[in-house]
Amino acid sequence: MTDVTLREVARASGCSVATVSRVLAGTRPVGAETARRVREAAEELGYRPNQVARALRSRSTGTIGLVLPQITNPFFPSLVREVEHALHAEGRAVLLADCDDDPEVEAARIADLLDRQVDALLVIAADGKRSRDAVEKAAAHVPLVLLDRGCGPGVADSVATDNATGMALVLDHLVTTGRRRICFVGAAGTGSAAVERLAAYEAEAGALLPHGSGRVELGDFSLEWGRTAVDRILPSRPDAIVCANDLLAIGVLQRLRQLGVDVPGDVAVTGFDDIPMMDLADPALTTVRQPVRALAAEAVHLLGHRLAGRNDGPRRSVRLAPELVVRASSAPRAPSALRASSAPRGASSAPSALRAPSVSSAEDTGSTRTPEVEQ
Amino acid sequence: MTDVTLREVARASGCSVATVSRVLAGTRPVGAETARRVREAAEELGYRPNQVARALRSRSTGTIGLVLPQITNPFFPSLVREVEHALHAEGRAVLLADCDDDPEVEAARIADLLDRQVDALLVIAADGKRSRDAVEKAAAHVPLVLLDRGCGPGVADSVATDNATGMALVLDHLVTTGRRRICFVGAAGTGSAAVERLAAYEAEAGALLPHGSGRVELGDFSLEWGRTAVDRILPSRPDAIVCANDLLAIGVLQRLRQLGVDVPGDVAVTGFDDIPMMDLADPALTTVRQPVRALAAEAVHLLGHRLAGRNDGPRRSVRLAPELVVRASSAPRAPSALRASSAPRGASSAPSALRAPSVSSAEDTGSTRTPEVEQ
DNA sequence: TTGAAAGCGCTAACAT
DNA sequence: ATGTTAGCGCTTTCAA
Repeated sequence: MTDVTLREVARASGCSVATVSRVLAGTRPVGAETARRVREAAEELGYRPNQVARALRSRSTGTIGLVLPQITNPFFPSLVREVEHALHAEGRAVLLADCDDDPEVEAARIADLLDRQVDALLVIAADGKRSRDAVEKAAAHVPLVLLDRGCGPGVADSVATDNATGMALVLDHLVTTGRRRICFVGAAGTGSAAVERLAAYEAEAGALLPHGSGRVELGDFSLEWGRTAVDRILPSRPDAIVCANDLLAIGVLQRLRQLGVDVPGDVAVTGFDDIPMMDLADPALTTVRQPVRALAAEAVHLLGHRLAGRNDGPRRSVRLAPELVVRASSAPRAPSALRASSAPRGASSAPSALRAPSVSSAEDTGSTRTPEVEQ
Repeated sequence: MTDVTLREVARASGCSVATVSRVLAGTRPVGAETARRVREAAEELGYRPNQVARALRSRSTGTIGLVLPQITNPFFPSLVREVEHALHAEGRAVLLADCDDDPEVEAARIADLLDRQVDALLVIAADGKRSRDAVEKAAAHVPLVLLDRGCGPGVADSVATDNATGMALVLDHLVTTGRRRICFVGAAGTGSAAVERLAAYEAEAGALLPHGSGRVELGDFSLEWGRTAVDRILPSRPDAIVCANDLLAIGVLQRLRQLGVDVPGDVAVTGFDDIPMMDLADPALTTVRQPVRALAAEAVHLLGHRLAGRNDGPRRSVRLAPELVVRASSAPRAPSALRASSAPRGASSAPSALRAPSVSSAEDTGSTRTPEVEQ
């Protein structure tokens, strides 16, 4: 099983290694007959070009580094998938680096990828501030595109969801369906999603609501915080709780159910991201779906641009509009069921007798986005 | 930003490239003073070894190919994470290949990875039968370990969860808590998980149950099939439904709720895998947790073994025992609530008035396994 | 159109 | 302990 090299193909086909290289790489015109002989010999011997040697000589590995904070964040797998497919369609391979949400690890992984001579980097920044240094340095060496999360302006090309539009869609929807006391549960960090979604909420709510924006509770992007935030927010008697991501929304739904608060009867709840299975929450979660495939395609496109050109020119920042996915958790209240907005309290209270029949059923649960896996 | 090479470090430190290489790679003893000078010069110049050149010469890229069926399968991200971390701890990098559940794509991706001179392959086989050829061929070239899913015996080293033990745990638990009419919802494919879990169910149920194993419904590993299977299975009046994975179990829970069947009052439901958020299902899902970290560690260990040795010796097949995670979906029925096992039918029926208060609440939802993500 | 030759940056014999 | 010398397998001048 010793590997076949160009030399052997050259010998077998009776020409020089240079010619073989030209035929196989298609770099230059080659005589038809020679080409045929070469291809035949290569086929016969089962020749496979050694990409490492090729990379050393041509100074291009055909490899892209994909750096992300945590592959277990349920939003990322679909993004990774789309990126991987888009790159593979161009004959490139993906070196994966998971940073465990740690900017220092991130810096180390980026350095490692550069040592391995990746042609370019796709980075989902771990932190809005502390990722900046490493990203900036790396961008000086290879084309680099920030994906989904930025780390400060002007650092590198970036592609992300338009969080402002997403929040506007949510608030529009809630106001249109009669909600007026709309609160917000978000994260306090410096991540671009946390910051932008909060800002958008405040801007939109301030503009659309009679009493201005409602109560805001900031913690982190965890389910646990979603639960906690409910207890802090309920006394202000909201009729809608807008969450900065789906995990928070799930936490909120859990706690509301525990407390016997009816969703969407008493309170509407919305998320952000549309991670898998959100159509299966109870009630199914209204949320903002990030345009994952388009994000990946655009990022890869930008990389291609830089790789083809001289990696200069102005930084590009692309924002893609997301889509509102309306499900049961924000269904309008039945007009006949006007009730006190105060719900029974107590962790062990029985489910609200007022709960409307689930609106999700067939239509919502039949969503085609739920993964079907063969294992 | 032109890259610094060994030559320049050699010149700056006043010695030969060979010496510099030795100092930096630590291959051979070098004089203390020389070593210091070299390191200083390297540091000063910001030297970073070119891994591609190193790989070409030393015939080792320090890169492992990770081939998987679908990164969006919710079970895989955590596995990928553990593999990535374990490999990185050894200074190796991961080339990721997502196969879209297609064995032909899989074969192509494996070939591509071999061209890129990966030192070894970690393969989660896409298909129990059709993956075999490509895997076998690849295993002739580089060390290869099958992870989580096999593709026939004796093809390569393999590491997987002990499905038989997992199923035994489930059935033991159900029988111990008084269930007697235990049915099975699984997949008909040739995947090792589908086959082994079914076989284990039949063996265990046959041994433990008075009337032998119950009704078996085989489709695919999809939520949709879980829903469908419920309608087929209910007429046989089961008091427990064992599912071959969590997705099926979620589908089953959904449909049971739609039909007003009380879980766990009327029927217990169990899953397999413990994918993220199963503690958040309603009711929280009893399932079998795969030992993800140990699987990854073992696979990486096996690879290391082959990489260190001469890649011969007998094929190893390692099975790791999973753990039963008991949650609300299989809670014992309250002895006082003996009721007819026939549930009201009809898609739009209201939630069962008999439903017990959720047992999940604080303890179950407080699980530390739910990802906390910063985005 | 083809061939000969010179490396890409590094490691590993073989010298010393 | 260090230097010298050959390459790893390929692409790419430069000649012919």
